[in-house]
Parts: sequence; structure tokens; C-alpha cells
Amino acid sequence: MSSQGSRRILLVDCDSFFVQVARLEDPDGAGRHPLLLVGGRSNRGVITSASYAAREYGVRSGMPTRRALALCPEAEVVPVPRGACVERSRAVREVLHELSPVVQAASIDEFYLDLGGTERMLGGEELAATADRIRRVVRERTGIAVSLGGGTQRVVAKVATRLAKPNGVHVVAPGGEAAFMARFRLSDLPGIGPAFLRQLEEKGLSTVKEAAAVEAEWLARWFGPGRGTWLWERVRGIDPSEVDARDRRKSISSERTFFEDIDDDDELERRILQLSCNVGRQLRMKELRARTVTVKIRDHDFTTRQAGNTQPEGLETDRAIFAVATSLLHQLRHRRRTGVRLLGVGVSNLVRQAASAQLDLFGDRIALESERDRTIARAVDRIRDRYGREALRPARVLEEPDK
DNA sequence: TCTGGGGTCCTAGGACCC
DNA sequence: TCTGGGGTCCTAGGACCC
Repeated sequence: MSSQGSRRILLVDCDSFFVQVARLEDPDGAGRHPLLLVGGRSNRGVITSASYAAREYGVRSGMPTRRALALCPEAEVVPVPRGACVERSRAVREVLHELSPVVQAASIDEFYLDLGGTERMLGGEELAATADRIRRVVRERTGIAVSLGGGTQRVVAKVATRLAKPNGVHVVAPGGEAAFMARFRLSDLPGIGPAFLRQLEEKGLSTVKEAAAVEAEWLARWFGPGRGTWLWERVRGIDPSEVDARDRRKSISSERTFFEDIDDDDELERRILQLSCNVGRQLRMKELRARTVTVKIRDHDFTTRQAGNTQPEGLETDRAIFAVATSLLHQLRHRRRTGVRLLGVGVSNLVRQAASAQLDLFGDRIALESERDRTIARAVDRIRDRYGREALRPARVLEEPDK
């Protein structure tokens, strides 16, 4: 939409989103507790989001719940309100669509906007003023407190959001990008995690300023041409990536960490059936089919392995996904047979239902799913929508087809 | 008090085709 | 029989993000 020079990018980031939603969902219970933690409560659970008051005790998201409670024994832990989070996220996005020509959802609680080209329409309003107006409108219309970072580049908007939190705005003026970035540590940059940070530290680099003083040639030699260029640009606040409103979903997955490790093949097969059904359901809801099915296993010792298989045609039925997933599971179990901590099923290489070939181009192949299978799967979805999840159990879906 | 669940992107090697 | 590249697709693994 907008050219490089006139980009006016804002990142709208919901403040401790899961905690906010949990409070809105239960205003008299969880909503009242200042030390609120959202996350898994089982023996293997972790914290997804912590209230600002709880963070003062050192609690962080991703931390095992047990450890969080050791640090902050008074805290209350509530499960992630998944459905409500999806609804609130959609509500925020809809309001943003009214306020900005380009909206890209980066995650459930982050949205990039590009207001480039709207200067005349907004009567010359400063970007910081626009950001503050958006903050107030989103709050009024959805009840969600957000913070906004802004600038001419995505990376600048992203880093600026850190200074805006909570419930504030921070906009970097055009031309001030490099000077703005120079105040941060390399670990503050999005895209630099523990592994890259270790490599940077080996070269004696820990701040943006230090890295900006190194010639591009050396960065390329140390970290490879791709990452060298990437780093050279980011420490100067340069980010060529556009805000892309057409961004489409590329994969769907469902995984579960078990309360206790599972080593029994029949039990694993039952679990993988449930996961296959979860994925299939979402696929059909979005009117998509998947050509690739992937199974992920995490062994008792945390070794994580995966196997995938790509079909010539897209699949959408639970039965077909389950068939592929089961064979991949056996493959993985054949290579290493130990207690399984986590099992996951994912699908990718997504194609639109309508766009998938209806013609039997693969007549000599045994089809994994027929048009009849698909019709049945969609009918089962409708019955479940109407009468609840338990109206038809997965076993019915897996009946043998007519021979 | 070990390490969730949902994603994206990148890399590298092998197969296969021209 | 040996020797090239280049392009695309698939697979596995890893890093990273919220």
C-alpha cells in the first residue's frame, strides 16, 4: 500500500492480555486478585501470563507454575480462558480495522498497523496523537488496555512498545531510528534469543551501540551473510518488512503434555486420535485442507523429534489425518521407544477447500479420503455444533468405509 | 522444585528434473 | 562413463516469538 518513505507503523500490543481477559471473565473472583497468574495448574504446568503486581516477585511467563508459586505463594492461578481470548482478540482487531487501512495480526495480542497515506485524511494528525486516540478507542470499545509503539519501521515500533507499557504510547520520529535503537541491549531486539546472544557475546557484543560500530563485512563473516545483514540493519533501526494485511495462516496444530509419561502404544494411539480430531475440526471450520501432516514427540528426557508426510492432495477428514498421523507415530516409535512426555499433530501446506482438485488425478493410488468421507465429516461437525461435542464420539468417525 | 501450547521463519541435505 | 549447474519440492531440526 504505502511506499518505503511514508510508512507510519504502529504496533498495538495488549497489556498482559491473558490476565486482562481472565479478569474480565470473572470480575468478582480472579478479577479482584492483584497477584493473578494465568497458566497450567498441573504438575507440569507453566505460567502463560502474570499480572504486573505478580511480576514484582520475579514471576515471568514461561516459568513453571510450581516455581512461580514458590516465589509468590499468595498468587492465584487460573487456567487460560482460551475461547474468551480468541473473542476479545477478534474484537480488538475489528476496531482496529475501522481505524487503520492496513492491519496485520502478529499474534493473538499484537497487531501491526500502517497508517502511511492517511495523513491528509487525518488532517495532519501527529502519529503519536493517532496512537493515543487508537489506545483510547480500543479501551472504550473492547475493555482491553493496550500500549502502542510507533515509527517508520516495524522493528522500531516493536521496541518502542516496551517503553509504552503499560497503557501508554511511544512514537519514534522519522530520522531518529538509529539514535533510538542505540539505547538498548542486543537482548532487547526481537529475533535475538539465547542462542544468538551467546554467539554475540563470544564476539564481545552485548549492546546495540557496540554492534553498530562493527563493519557489515565482519558481521557477515562472523554470523553468515544472512544474519550479518539482518543484524547490521536492525541495530540501525532498519526493517524492510512491510505490514502485510493479507498474511494467511500457514499451519494448524494441537499438542498435549501428559500428566505422566506414556509408553503404551494403544494409549498413544488414543491420544493421537483426539489430537487429529482437534486439528481436523479447525481445518474444516476454516474451509481448508492440508497436504502435510506432522507428528511431534517429546520423549521423557525432553528430546523432541518429528516426522512429516506430504500427500498429493489436501486432506480434511479426521480419519485421513489420523491414518497419516498413526503411521508417522509408528515410524517415530520404531526409531526410539521410550516414555512419551508430549504428543502433537500438526498440518501445513494448507489449500482452500474449493481450490482443491475434485478430479481423480491419482486413480491408481488408494485415496486416503473420498468425497463421501468429507461429506460425512462436515455433517458430524454440524451435529456437534448443534447437540454438543459428546453427541458423536470419535469412534464413529473412524468406522470402516464401505468396501 | 526444570521446561505449555500456539505459531513463524530459516537452513541444509537429498531427490528429481531439465 | 563422467561431469556440470540450477530449480523445486520434501524432510528434519532449530531458533525464536507471545
